[in-house]
Amino acid sequence: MRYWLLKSEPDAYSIDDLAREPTKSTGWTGVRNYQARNFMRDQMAVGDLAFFYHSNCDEPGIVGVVKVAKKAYPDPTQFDAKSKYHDPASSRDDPRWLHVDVKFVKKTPPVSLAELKKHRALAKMRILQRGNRLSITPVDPAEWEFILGLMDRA
DNA sequence: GCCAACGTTGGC
DNA sequence: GCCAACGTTGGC
Repeated sequence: MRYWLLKSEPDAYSIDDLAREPTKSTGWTGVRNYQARNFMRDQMAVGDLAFFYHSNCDEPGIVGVVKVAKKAYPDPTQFDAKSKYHDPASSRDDPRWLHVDVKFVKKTPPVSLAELKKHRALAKMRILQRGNRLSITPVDPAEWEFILGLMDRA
């Protein structure tokens, strides 16, 4: 099993939105980046765990943990003409965009981006690299454990 | 709101 | 296949 970090803008979809339906499997819709799609398609397995990260907000950082609940399948929003994720170039025969389902695990003490930057053990995280915009990134097991440790201390 | 970094598009 | 132009992301 692998570990991941999933970004979401809390204005669009926050950890609280997910926590509101703790038993439900929620489609991680709207990913329109090939690298991120490929992570979901090729590497994400049911049971994988991911940090839920709030981006583009007052206090960017990790705010929870989620679990992959269903392996990659076509993202329905690409076929929905009313969706802002609509992709007219994609067809049902050959869907361009796939996504996994996730399930709420827990909210965690927030670990801010500023906090993550303080630790040498995390220096290689994709999220901390300059100019990084990928909304889905792998997290090393050692990094995962380290961040859980930060939460325990909080 | 600014702007650097990045991905995508499309003309050639 | 190159690369300039454009749109988006996301921290600040």
